[in-house]
Amino acid sequence: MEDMEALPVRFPSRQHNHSSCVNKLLGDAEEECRRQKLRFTEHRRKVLEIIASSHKPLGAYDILEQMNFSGRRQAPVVAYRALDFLINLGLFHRLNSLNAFVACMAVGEDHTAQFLICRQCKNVGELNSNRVSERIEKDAVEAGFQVDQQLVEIIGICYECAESG
Amino acid sequence: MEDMEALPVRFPSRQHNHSSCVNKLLGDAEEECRRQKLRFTEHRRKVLEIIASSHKPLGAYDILEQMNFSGRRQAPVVAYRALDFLINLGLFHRLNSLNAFVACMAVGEDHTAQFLICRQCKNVGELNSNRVSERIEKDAVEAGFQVDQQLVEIIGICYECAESG
DNA sequence: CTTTTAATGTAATATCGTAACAGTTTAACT
DNA sequence: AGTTAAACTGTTACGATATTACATTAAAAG
Repeated sequence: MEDMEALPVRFPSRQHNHSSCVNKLLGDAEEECRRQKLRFTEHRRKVLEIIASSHKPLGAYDILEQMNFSGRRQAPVVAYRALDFLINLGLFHRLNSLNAFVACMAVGEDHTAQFLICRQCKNVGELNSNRVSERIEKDAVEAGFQVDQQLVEIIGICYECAESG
Repeated sequence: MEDMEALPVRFPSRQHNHSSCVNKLLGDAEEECRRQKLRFTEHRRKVLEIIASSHKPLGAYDILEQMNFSGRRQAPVVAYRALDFLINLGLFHRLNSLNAFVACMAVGEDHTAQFLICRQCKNVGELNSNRVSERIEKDAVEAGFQVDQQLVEIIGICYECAESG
């Protein structure tokens, strides 16, 4: 008998309102920083706003371009530092197949991130199926391998792109 | 009831003899090139030998360094061209999380490559579990996503490293 | 109010990967 | 064989991604 729990489907729809994502993430970031006594600085807030305003993955240099507060161009390391920080906080993910970053859609929900990358609209969702991560864990253990981290990126076509041809 | 088929465990052991890997891959390459009327040139043979002599992933520039036949340093594009060719032939894989390349351990066996990356000895094996790929496929479809390609990289500790502490 | 830790500014450089284009080799076809 | 088309190579230049190092400043902890 198969496990029938519902999957937490997370793919951004077209009429999706980004500002609520931004606000949610900002709240989570502030709370988490308070809890861990870390500083939620200007750069970090800015990077968070930039990423959370899009469900398309952004490269570090794309982000950098949008960080010109004062007309002044920042050094790459500025973006990378903020990104590292936010990834460690569990607010962002890095997509290895794209060298790019997206906001987490399931902050706080302890999950193995499994990404759904639409190669048409470029949006990225999260599958986050426990069945998948457990299957990987079991089969790896059976093969004598002790798993620390799973990186799963699934490339294809999202339902909206499939419908609209 | 669960699917009980045995997994094809593929992780290189320490007393593993690389020369048989090289020979097997060379044979596969030559056969496949004959079949597809492609040319198995000097560069391609050399890159294949370099990669197949190690189960540790190598970066394109590592490979390049070992390509100095004539003392002459090759341009990066030379390595990338040969790598692309061999990947298209199904003889190599690219590991996104490492920007590196490994020889395929299951040439011709139509599989979704799932990599086991030991973060201690740096060797890379392949899990290639149909149960995993089917689980991913099913759950993605259930989430309304049409899968074209799966990228699965599993990071942890291999059995030999676990045993030897 | 001083000590320590965290974060920033800045420059330089390392690493990874591709574009463009001219020239050469090989295979296929009269 | 001679011609043509396709695949492959050589070479230069460049683009894209990411890190190191070190001096300075800001904030928190004692």
